[in-house]
Amino acid sequence: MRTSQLLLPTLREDPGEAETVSHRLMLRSGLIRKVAAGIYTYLPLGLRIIRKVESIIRQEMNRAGAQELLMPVASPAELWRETGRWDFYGKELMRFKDRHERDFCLGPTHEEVITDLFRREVRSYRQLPLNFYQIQTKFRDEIRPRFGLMRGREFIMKDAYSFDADEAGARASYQKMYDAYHRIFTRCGLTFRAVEADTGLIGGTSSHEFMVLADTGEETVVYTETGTYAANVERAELLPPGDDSTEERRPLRPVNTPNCRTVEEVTKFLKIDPSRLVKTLLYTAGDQTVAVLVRGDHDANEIKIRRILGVTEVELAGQAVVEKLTGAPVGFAGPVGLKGVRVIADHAVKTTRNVVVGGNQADTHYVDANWDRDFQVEQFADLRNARAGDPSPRKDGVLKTTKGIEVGHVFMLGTKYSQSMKASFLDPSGKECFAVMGCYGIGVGRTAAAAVEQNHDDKGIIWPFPIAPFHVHLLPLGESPTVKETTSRLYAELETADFEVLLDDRDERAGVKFNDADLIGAPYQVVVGEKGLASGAVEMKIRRTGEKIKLAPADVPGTLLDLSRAFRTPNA
RNA sequence: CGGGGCGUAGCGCAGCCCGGUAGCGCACUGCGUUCGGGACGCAGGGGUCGGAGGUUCAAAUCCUCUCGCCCCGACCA
Repeated sequence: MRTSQLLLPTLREDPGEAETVSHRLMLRSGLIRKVAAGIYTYLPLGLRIIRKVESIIRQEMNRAGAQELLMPVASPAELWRETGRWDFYGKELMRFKDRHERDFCLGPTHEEVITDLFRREVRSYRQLPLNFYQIQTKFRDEIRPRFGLMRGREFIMKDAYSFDADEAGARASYQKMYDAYHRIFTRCGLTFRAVEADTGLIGGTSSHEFMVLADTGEETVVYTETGTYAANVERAELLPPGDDSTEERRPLRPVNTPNCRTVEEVTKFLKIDPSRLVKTLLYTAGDQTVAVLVRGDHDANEIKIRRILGVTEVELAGQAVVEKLTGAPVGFAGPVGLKGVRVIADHAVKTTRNVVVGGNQADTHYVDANWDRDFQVEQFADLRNARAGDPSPRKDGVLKTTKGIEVGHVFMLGTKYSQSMKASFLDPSGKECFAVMGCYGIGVGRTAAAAVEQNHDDKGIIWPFPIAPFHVHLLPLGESPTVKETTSRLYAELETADFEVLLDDRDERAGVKFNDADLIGAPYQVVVGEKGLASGAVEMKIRRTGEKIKLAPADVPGTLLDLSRAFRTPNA
């Protein structure tokens, strides 16, 4: 491909709208352009990358025995009403009406549609297992789209759905996808980690997220050094700590804490460590209000709270509710003498003696409160976020934290969808059974963006060979006949050798070409200039290392074949 | 949805407080010189200052409303 035939609008300056590395570089290198918040056009170069990622996914899905199909973007509300998700999915589901006022949505995911297909077309256990996948545009009206392709409202996703006759079969299907995901992300040149995760809106029994490790990641991952445990913080379980405190229980007493509302204010005022304070968080879930007690140095985990309460949504109570229940302004809620609400507490509250709690009265706290004496707790549970230094739930050491980008997610769904939609088959004994399902997603654009996050320097992107838009960037300098002749011969030879070559045939100065080449990030650059040719050489630069090699033009294809061999044999 | 910020030429920005001829850099067009890490000279083109309403002799600037976008929090591939 010649630059002159390609819309490749590189930018010299960082666009104001972009903050993160991948967003900035994808805009600057002319891969994407924004149409609306979270909605992008893939320019020719960007689309090449998307297609590369897709093709790796396609190969590995096919290899794992999944079959490709394509479902519609638009789907009728009836299917979604069957599973209850027409209401449950909320505002994130993009809805519209057709000319007959019938409700439709733009698919954010396709469990309903695929399960509908299954129940219509599959009758017998003999047809199982089945695994279908598609690569398709999804719509989710995200609360906050951001970071370019990282979190869009319209995005390309590979989604796969497995159907098995039983749990064991489903586990095997899950494992196949899990293994395929490992191969996919490895081939995309990513450093990643599979972690235990929450199942969120998709539901199901268990799941793993594939996290690309990057500082700009939106997710926090906890893991142990030994590598036997890794989980999303929102999921990571914490075991109840042992109670080895020998501290004497001191008598409860109220103290005056003028204007001290936050943990920081109270602990500073009383000159105590935040771990000696227990905060009382009032959550509303539907029409009930619950007091959740968490130590001052810990963060409450709403997912865990939702799970304990068996509800799908909790929200911190508003000022009015707090004042009504505690009789005090926000900031002074406490469990002592608190009436009319369930009180649940994190495990750590149980083993901490003589704590500070809110006094349910303005400017008042209690010190030396003890749960077994001064207030009632209905249930102790794991209600907080794990943090670095906490013991691993596998008892294999201490947790560490890192940031990650979720590029893939695999779920064991069980029979959640097959039951609600009556997707059944007959087993060998003629009994009707519900299919046991799994579902498996990969964000295609997000994978590309994650690759940029992990592979760049201050000059631009450094594409991993398998997903690079071009393998070789050919840079002729000047217009002399020898340069032109050598360039076109190299171009032809490299294409013959199966390299994708981008030829910068613009009439630009050397510096402009070099800088654009570094920005665009093809793994190899070949510079053809008169200076080099005078001594019979062209110069090859390896983008990642910056290493420059002088070569006779005839040796270029062979050398590049040697250098890239490892990346060209995908199944190695 | 709550909190913060921004909309002025294709891009990055100044001008706005204190109303008075719309500016800078890059990019773009033409000519010339230059040509291995973002050249230089000369001459050009391009903006209803996000939109609507108001105040005023006069509005990019002040006021009201609105739309869009970015960043921080609750969702997710």
